[in-house]
Amino acid sequence: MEAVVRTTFRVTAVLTRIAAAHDLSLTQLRVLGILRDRPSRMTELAAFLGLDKSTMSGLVERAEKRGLLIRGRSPDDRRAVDVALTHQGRELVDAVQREVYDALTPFVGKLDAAQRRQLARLLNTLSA
Amino acid sequence: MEAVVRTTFRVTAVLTRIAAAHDLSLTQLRVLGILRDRPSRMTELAAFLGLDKSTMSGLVERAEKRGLLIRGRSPDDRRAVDVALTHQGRELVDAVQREVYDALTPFVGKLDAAQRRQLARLLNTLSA
DNA sequence: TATTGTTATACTCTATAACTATA
DNA sequence: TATAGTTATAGAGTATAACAATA
Repeated sequence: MEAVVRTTFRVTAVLTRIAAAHDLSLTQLRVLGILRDRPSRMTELAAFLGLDKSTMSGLVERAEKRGLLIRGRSPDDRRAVDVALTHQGRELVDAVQREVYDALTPFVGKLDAAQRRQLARLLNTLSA
Repeated sequence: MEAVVRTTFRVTAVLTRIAAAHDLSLTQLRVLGILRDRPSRMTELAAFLGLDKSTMSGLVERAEKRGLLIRGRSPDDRRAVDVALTHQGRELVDAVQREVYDALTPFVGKLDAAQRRQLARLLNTLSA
């Protein structure tokens, strides 16, 4: 339990540092990460991140100004706004992910292959 | 690797929610957590959290106003400021820790005792 | 000169409340 | 009426730069 919390802070520090090196907050990075899988609506993003919709408006607006994503009224429901990554946004999130994985490799590298599989299995059970 | 990052976000959400229920940010909670072990100086806190010293001034000032900690010039080095928990601060951080552990129990409870030991061992190796 | 900390400033993150537009 | 989103506002978190006090 204590080890879980300690590791959480440790990993968060890595993520925060790398995101900041690209002028991204951890939250902005997560927004890009969600959109990497598929476009989403504002409400969907807010729910996933546990943030208010007004907070999402600000986050998305700043990211849009930087050219990382685009938003537009949904044709299905004209109240709704669809948000999607731009090419630039996708490249940025891909680059950040590579850096994150590179940064975590020294840690994960302390485990042998069998231990890594074991850890993944345990964590998947945990956060299933 | 991916499981580590996902679990990190999951645990962070739990920590953030419980801290917020006590009007604490995650950072404030970490400040209290550090001071729980021992009093510290401003610079030490900032270094540990990876924050600028000016950021620490604000964090500590707000926590002091709430009566959670006290600060005072160090007798050893009169430039330095020692920060320590108040009784109220200690009770708060203890209460929050209990809630955090309670909230994580359902997750960790998905593992049997042997798996929990195994997980702790792997995470300790990881973030050693 | 170097270190410790605070303050002024500016920007981001965040929630609440009030609002508009659509369903 | 209810839902989706924006805007106005206020407060916290954050860093940079300039400063004061001490070493």
